[in-house]
Amino acid sequence: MKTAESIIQDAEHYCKTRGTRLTAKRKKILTGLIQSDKALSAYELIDFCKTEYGEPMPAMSVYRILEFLESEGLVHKLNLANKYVACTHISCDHKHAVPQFLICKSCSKVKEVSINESTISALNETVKSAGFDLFNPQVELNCLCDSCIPIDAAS
Amino acid sequence: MKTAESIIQDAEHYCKTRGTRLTAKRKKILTGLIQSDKALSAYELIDFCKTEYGEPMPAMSVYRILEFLESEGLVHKLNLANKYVACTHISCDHKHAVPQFLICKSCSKVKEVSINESTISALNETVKSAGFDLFNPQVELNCLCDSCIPIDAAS
DNA sequence: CGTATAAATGATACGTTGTAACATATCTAG
DNA sequence: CTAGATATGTTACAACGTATCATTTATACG
Repeated sequence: MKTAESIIQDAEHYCKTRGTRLTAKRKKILTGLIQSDKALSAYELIDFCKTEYGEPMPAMSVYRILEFLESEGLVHKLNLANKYVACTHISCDHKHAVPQFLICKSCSKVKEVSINESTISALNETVKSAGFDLFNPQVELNCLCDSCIPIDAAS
Repeated sequence: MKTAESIIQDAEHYCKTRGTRLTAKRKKILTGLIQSDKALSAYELIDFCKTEYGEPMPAMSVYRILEFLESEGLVHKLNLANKYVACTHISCDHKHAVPQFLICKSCSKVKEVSINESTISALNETVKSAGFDLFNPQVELNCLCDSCIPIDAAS
């Protein structure tokens, strides 16, 4: 388990190779997401900056920074929840496939998994035969995490 | 192709069997969704009621009505787009499986498809082995529809 | 080094989306 | 016809997101 700090360093290096800059503000937002065990909304990140750094962060900035981080592949936007998570592969050479997310409907905990290739291509087939084009193969599933599953839900 | 009117009648009958009521307002919202060839947001439905019926429809009512229609299985909420569509199976005995949606990112056109059973169970396996529980197996995919696919996107 | 240019952030104001809380109307059962 | 449940209206506001323009900070280049 790498520390948030070292992940940030990796991210910074990664940005350098791409000719972009991981500024101080951007680091703060990314740190918030890395440290969190669940997906955070833009306004939750504003709160985080306020309490963690005592620094008021305008909403506009947060949205801009999230857009940047997303374009770098450092964070993922979860459309189901309208929240953001840090990519879990920042420090591993960054050659991973399309991410798939299991999102806990109750507590926003998120698991980034790899759905196997054949499932993806099956989805893709369905889409193609409907005359559509898969724009973003990211799959997000509405789940309950282990600690939010009701006890009486014995399967 | 059934008329919107006859679908509404089927829906009304369906509600009666469930001991619920498809009121005039609810019919108007449902009609808007049935007539639309794309998903509509709550506020687009407000506009629809205004222009189609000259009737101002409070946001509160629209949200309540959408919630009702969803609980009856007459409309589906698309979380990806934050919009709503009428169920395409209102008139067919209503015994269909979990819906899967292909949503055009560009124009909100929606295709309700059946993803085959084995794909669903494969997703379910992935979820289970991650210690999560699939709360809502509805899959929504970010697509481009046939008419929004750029011409130069020859595959 | 200083300056032009681009990149990033700040600040204000506003538009959109969604809901809480309470009032009123309408339906249905007895 | 009346009580209780169901459905809708009204107001006010909270949460979310962005357009616009001003300001600051970094980078390149003479």
